[in-house]
Formats: sequence, structure tokens, C-alpha cells
Amino acid sequence: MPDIKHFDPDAALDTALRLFWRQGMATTGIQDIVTATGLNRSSLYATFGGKRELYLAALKRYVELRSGPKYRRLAEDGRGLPAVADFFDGLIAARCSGEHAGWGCMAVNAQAGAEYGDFEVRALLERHHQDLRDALRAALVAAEERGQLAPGVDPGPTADVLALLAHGVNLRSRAGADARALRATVTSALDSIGRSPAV
Amino acid sequence: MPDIKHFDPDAALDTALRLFWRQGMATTGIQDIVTATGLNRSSLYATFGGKRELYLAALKRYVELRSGPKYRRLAEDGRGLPAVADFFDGLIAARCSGEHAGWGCMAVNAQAGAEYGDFEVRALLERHHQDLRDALRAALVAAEERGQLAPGVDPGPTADVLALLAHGVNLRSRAGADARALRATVTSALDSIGRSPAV
DNA sequence: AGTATCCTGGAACCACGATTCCAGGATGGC
DNA sequence: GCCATCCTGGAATCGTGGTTCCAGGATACT
Repeated sequence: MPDIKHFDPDAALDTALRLFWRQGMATTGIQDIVTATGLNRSSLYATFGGKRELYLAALKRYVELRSGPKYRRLAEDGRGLPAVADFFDGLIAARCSGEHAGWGCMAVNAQAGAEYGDFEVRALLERHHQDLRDALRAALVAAEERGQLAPGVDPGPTADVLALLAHGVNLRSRAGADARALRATVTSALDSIGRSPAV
Repeated sequence: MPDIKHFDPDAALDTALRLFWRQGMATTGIQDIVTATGLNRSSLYATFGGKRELYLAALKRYVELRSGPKYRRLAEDGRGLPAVADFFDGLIAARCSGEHAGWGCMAVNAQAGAEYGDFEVRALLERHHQDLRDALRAALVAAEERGQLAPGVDPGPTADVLALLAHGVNLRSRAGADARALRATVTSALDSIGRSPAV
């Protein structure tokens, strides 16, 4: 091994990830990434290959490191509806405050944008959606076992409803939607599937 | 008036609209529009001004001519929940079949994309969302008056939930989601707010 | 019929997009 | 300490982006 990289590829990828997340792939130039990371074009290309590969790596990183853990925790949390409520609370907090406020969900953004033309992107996003759906369903099954669900509420379709709701939250958060308003909306949705609807 | 346009501006705008709708603003080039409309760059610029103005006009046209009528019909339909169900049926049909299958909603796409950086685009989309929300609320108020809603279901927050759900449907339709699956999801959501939940 | 006005066609313009290439420098094994 | 190997910096390349300009042609009023 004659020479070694003078920078941290993971850190660089994370910087690129943030740019793609906020601005989308089409409107983020290589120059933007060069400027933000501080490293040179040559190093970028030598390390990641090209813009498409870089975006793909960033999206994969997002799905695995940002979404993945949240979904896994939801799926493994056995408390039922409280777990679902906590999941949405965390989601709204992450979307409306802190460093990434107003950025939405990178995967949702990609789905609505032209990035979606890419075959591998499609596959990643499809799996991402299924992961969310499955995690919600696991939590709802737990809720059902604990008798938390109103009669006639089926975990499967309800998980689909909540997954679409989460997509909606992600989307609206980009518009700078108020966190309290989003929480109220989610609460209303969860109330209508819970055992004793809010009186 | 010495000379008159040799083409129909509305038809040209509609062609541009379809391109922007499908591909987004960033990835649609003026050349694409020139090719699709068959008319010349000069005519395009003389008529619409520039890419940004053209996109803005297309988006406004979309909101007024495509979304607007649907929302108005929903708001004025006094039947309550059946009106909401019909609205979603029509939405899913339009998103999953016909000429625009898999295109999603232009407004939703714009919200997730970089188009959203533009001030006027933001204003248009915000109003678009409010229109949807208001229409749903009007329909839910009618449902409440007719005693169609389950106890504890409030038209206001529920309209917010359904608006986010609609956004989710629009998003997923771009992924080529199955129309029947989407209908089942929507049915599940509507059942949980209706008077007698599916047994 | 003449003419001022506007529209059309095509080329030209300029900036910025992604990508590649080459020289120079640093590294680790022998 | 030498050398093959890889990394770095910056310039160069080539295509494409949006936009503008000008000559030629068509029009409607006088």
C-alpha cells in the first residue's frame, strides 16, 4: 500500500448525503460537493466513481443509517400503539427541528423527483417503503395482541394507512409545517384506530 | 396588430405542463419543450418569458385546471363520506391508469423537489394544500351533519389526516403502486372514521 | 399598396454541467 | 534509500444548459 487517502470517505459521503437530501440530485452539482467537502474532484471520482454512484451510495447510507434504525426500533418495540406514537413523535421532531428541519425524508424526496428514473434507486426506495410498512405492521400486531385496537381494525391495511401518513408528514415538513399541527394530525389518526376513541 | 401567433399558447403550455409534471423542472430542458411542442425557442421565450416563468405558468395551470375542479366538486358534494370515497377513487384511478399513470401529483412532486426553493412556487403549493384540506373538511362536516362519523371524530383534524393520506397516495402512485392496494388502504382509513367500522 | 409591427427560424452566445488527464507529491515495502 | 504505487491538485475537455440576437416573412391598419 503505497499511499493512503488523506481524508475520511465516510465523512465526505455524509456531507454529500446532506447536500443531496436537501437539494435533490439534479440540482446538486459536483462543484457543490467539492466545495462542501473541501476535497478535490479527482479524489471524489477516484473514491466514488461518478455522480450517479455517489448519489446511490448516499441514498443507501441514508436508508441504512438514518431510516433503518428507527424502523428497527419500531418493529422490535413490543408496546403497541405507544410505540407507534413515539415513532411519529420522533419523526416529526427530526423533520421540524434541528439540523435537518425542513429537509423532509431523502427517500420520499427521491420518489417524487427525477431520481426515480434510475433502476437501482427505485429498488432501494421500494425496499425502504416495505421496511416502514413492515415495522408499522409489527407494532400494530403487538397492539392488537394487547387489545389496544378498536374492533374491526386490521393491522395490515392500517399499517399501509400509517405508512402513507408518514409519507405525508415527511412531505409537509418540507413546507415548514408546524410540528404541533402535525402532531395533532397524527394523534387524530391514532385515536381513530385505538380502542377508546378520544371523547 | 400586425401579426398573430401561429400556434396555440394554451396547447403549448399544456405540453410543457406534461413534461414538467412527469420529469420535474430541473431535469426538463428547454430543448425537451421545443421538441415536444414543435415550436421554436424564440416563440417560447416571446410567449412565456423563460424557464422559470414557464414552469410557474404550467404549475398554476395544473393547480387551476387539474386539481381545482376535483377539489371544488368534493367541497360542494353534500353527501358526506361517499363523496370522500368517490374523491379518492377518482384520484387513484387518475394516478394509476390512463395517460398520466405513474406521474403522481405535480404539486406533490414540486414540494419534494428543488422547485420548492422558489418563493412563488411555495405560495402556490401552500394554497393548493389548503384547498385540498378545506375541501375534505367541508365534506367531513357534511358527513358529521348526516351522522356518518364515528363518535369522537372531529372533521378538522380528520381532514388533515386525509390530506396527508392523499399526498401519500400521490407519492406511492409514482412507484407504480397497485390501484387495488391503494383503494384497500383508503377504504381502511375511511372505515376507521365512519360510524360503523367494518366488522 | 405601403409600412410599421410583430412572429418565426436558426444560429450564436456564454456559463456551467460532469468527467478526464497529467504532473507533482506522498507513502510503504524491499 | 529506492521505487512502484497510489493520492492529490489543478487545468483542460466536451457536452449541454438557458438565453439572446438578427434576418426574413407575415400581418393588419392607413
